[in-house]
Amino acid sequence: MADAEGRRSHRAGPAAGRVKMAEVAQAAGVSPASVSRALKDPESVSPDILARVHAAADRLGYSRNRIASSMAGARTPIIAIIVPTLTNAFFSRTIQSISGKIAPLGHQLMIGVHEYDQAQEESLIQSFLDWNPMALIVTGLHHSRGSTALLARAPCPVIEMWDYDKRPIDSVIGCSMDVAGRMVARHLIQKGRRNLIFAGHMLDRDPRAAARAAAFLGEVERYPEVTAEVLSLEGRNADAGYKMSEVIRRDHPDADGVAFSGDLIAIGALAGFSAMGVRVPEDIAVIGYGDLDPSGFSQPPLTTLRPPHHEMGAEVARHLLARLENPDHPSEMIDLGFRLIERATT
Amino acid sequence: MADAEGRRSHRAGPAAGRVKMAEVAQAAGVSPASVSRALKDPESVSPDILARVHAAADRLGYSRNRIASSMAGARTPIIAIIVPTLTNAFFSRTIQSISGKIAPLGHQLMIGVHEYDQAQEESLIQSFLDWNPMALIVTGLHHSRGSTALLARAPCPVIEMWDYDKRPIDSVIGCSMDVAGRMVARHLIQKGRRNLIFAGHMLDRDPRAAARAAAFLGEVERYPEVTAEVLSLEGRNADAGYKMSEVIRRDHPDADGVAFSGDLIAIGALAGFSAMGVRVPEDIAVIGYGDLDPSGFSQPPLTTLRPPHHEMGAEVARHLLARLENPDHPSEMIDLGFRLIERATT
DNA sequence: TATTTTCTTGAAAGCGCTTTCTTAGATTGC
DNA sequence: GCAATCTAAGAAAGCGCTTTCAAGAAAATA
Repeated sequence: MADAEGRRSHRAGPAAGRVKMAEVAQAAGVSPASVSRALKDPESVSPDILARVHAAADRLGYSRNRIASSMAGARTPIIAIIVPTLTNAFFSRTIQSISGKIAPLGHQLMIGVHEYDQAQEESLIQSFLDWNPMALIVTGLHHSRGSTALLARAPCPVIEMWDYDKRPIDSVIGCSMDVAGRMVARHLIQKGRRNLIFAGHMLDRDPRAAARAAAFLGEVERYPEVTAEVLSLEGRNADAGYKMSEVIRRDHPDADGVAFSGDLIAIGALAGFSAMGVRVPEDIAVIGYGDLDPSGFSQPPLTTLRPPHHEMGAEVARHLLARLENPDHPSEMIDLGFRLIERATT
Repeated sequence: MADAEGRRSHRAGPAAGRVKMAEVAQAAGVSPASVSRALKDPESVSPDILARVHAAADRLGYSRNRIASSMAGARTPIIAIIVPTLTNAFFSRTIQSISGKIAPLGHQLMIGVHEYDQAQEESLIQSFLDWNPMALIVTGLHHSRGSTALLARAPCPVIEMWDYDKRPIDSVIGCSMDVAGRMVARHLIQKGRRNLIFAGHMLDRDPRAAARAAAFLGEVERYPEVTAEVLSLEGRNADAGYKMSEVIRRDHPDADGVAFSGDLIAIGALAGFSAMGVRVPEDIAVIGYGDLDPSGFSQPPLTTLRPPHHEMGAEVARHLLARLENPDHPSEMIDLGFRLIERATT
């Protein structure tokens, strides 16, 4: 019999060989319960035990198995966050800022990327929920029916970020795509432009960009003398913007103002216009969206709408922490607004 | 007695109220063991049971508690990844690419950001290990002593990425910083430049940038007629680059070639030179590092060294999957190399 | 000194699954 | 037709912690 010859490992997993709490308890001459208490709530234990436990734990190189800990306790210190992409500085910056705030508190960030695919988003939500996270952060207010249902009955706070217009499931922290689209249109119109274009990428998949385009059109309708059209292109980087400028030049030669759905495209387009000898802003005004790092250093420097980059992460983290600390903390709806950064392209 | 009046919840956690496997088993009229088998290894049960279990699970809206599952089984389907920042497109792109490959297999990505702080990196490694991840991916080959020790005895594959020179702890997939620094120096020298500058940011904290700077200097030493100096500045975006150009102009008026440690700084500097009337590349040649999205669209388009952006994520994911599938899969050392993208600034 | 109250500590019962181990039933061989 | 072999399903033992509960010791009150 295997048992007769001592301990027999049930099976060998990654945890095999790790020091466990019982060993620390034995080494310290106390019960496992005391080790648990000493490690998690030092106040609740006598100084003598505290010292012995720490000594033993240090000597043995013990560190708590989070899985077991989550299993036994009711809470899993995981914050799940779902974004469309990490390629966009908006989201990666937000995540970084959240991460910086919660890591010191012992929470872990679990990240999911759905690449603007609603079905993928839904399956991410599902699998994240299976981890019993302490909170779930998703991007935007538009989700599939399934996702919405899942989020609605999630047993933890749900924060929707980077949007504002629709009613949230729980909390929403972001900025209004409708306002964004209108601000951009109004700016171009104020600059005297009359033949406008909204040039976006993947408007069929990115609901927030689509909402901005719709609002852009909606705003223009209030000015009978102004026309506007929405163009959508493939890809979503500076290359695509370059090509876009050629399309605009060719198919819309009388356009005198373009709003791009992102700064990177705008920067590519600026290079394209320059190569074709189209003068910006004399011949055509250009406005972007995002105010990315390089946007102020394009030639000419790009006018753009700056979403609340920094506030976003900070506010989400703040709200998150408040709700984790106090389960009765109410949901919130926070509109962080925009700032129009006027530089040389309009 | 509470027990007398039926089930009593030990305590109410986030999992409270969730359907559990036992309920599915009861609804399907089978044992919990069969439910577990039906869900995880459909082949191992009869079609009849399989069908009943699935029907019951669907009806009850059951989904497996991953924490409990990880606790009971030996494996936790978590891939932990630690990067210095998410703000840098290198890392966020790599993460996105890994995420895309592993999510369909049911693994979760846990992300940690240490912001170029070794102590923080160490504590991230420690806490990630506490989750029993299936693999740990870290950035670079330079870690604190503590981190190195932790990684060396990690019970899972450890992949170091985005570097190559030093000996890895386990596997390394990346590109050589030494090669990068030398390629950049050589390019400038080949273009006839003799008074070189390596302008970096946070060289004291970013060991990879520091390694490139050192290699740059090392290469220059082989050319007696060439001089070189390393400058380090605060911040790390286009703004800083703009200011840097002024510093270079003022303190090193005879410099005729600059290598920036990142494209964003280079782009800022390009704007700065242009504003000061310094002609690029006539008066001074500029080369960047990174080949970011906007780099090809600066004015003039930036010459830069392109690290293996895309291959990096793909290779890490491939290697990861191979090792997860087959625990005996050997460690690998993969050097992905660079490509010099010559555009107009040199 | 006797009695109540407070504080520490240990024993033990799970948390919700997975995985042996075991047994009952179906299949096959001689 | 009965023993030997195989298969499918259930029983039960944990995985490593946390937390309740109970008991004993110490402190406070009478």
